[in-house]
Amino acid sequence: MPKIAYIEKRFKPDSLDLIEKVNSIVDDYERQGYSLTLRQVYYQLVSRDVIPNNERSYKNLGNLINDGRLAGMIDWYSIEDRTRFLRGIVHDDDPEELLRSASSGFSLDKWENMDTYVEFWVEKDALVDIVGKACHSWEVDYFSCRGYVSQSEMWSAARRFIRRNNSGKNVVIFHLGDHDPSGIDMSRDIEDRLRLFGADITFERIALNYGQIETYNPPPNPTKLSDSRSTDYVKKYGYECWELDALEPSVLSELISNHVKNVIDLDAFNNISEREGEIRKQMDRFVDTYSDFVLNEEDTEEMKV
DNA sequence: TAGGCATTCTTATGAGAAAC
DNA sequence: GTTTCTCATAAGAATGCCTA
Repeated sequence: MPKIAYIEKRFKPDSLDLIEKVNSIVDDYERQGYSLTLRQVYYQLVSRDVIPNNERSYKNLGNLINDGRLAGMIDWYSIEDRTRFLRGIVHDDDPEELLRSASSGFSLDKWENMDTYVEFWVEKDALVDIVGKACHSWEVDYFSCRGYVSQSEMWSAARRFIRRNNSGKNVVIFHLGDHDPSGIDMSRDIEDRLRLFGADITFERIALNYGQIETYNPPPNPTKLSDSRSTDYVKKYGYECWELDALEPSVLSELISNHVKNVIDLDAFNNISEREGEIRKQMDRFVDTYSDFVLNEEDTEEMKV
């Protein structure tokens, strides 16, 4: 993994110590197959009580990680920006490779014959990687809300769910969010607006709930009293709130799997998986004949000449 | 209805403190 | 006195809720 230095920098002992902790978190996640965003590293440090949870602290960490990377002390691949990427056209140079990738990418809807349709919605983009990996193995769709969901996306989702309703399916939405005034309110908001737009859904907030806080004991943060939703929250839970990020990836992954297992029809899932495998084999056999097909075409052309 | 503040994410710049 | 480092502020975009 590349730690490339572009500038020289002499960090103070405290900063060196923090860089070491950042690298330790990054290594830990990498071993489990996850990459991190700056925001995610920040929440990990907050949840481990290394730095305070406030805007100033986040900005300082951003500056330190930036300098740490430029000074060659933090891997350039360790933190990713998921909001900016190159758009363009993907080019191919080998038709046979393209046909092979079409075969390996062929996927039937394993939930097609079930009476339930499931989606997992997560409040923050920082956790979409973890949620995505867990959902991928069950072939369940997932969605990163990025705070309050935009009206455009909420309406699109409702239309998607109405189509599922019309084909006789129960739509189940599992939501994961922070345990803070806005995070709790976002669950209510999602359910309310989807219903307003006519979707018939079963909605369940599966994290972060108070029982999980008691079980896993994540470090608390002070509730932001400037948040206009704080009054009701404080009445119910007091002056402490908790980040969803504080739960270990393995805990989140297991939580998602357990909720899928509660609603999935495994026989239906496995039957379609088998059918998918057979179709892929047929496609592979077809691709195997591609080079012979090309040679025949060339021979025909030569004979015409 | 407008204003204030909340969520998501990252980068640029400048002031002040500390080290040499 | 100069250099280096830390910390604070601001910016950008889209959307939400609450209160006066």
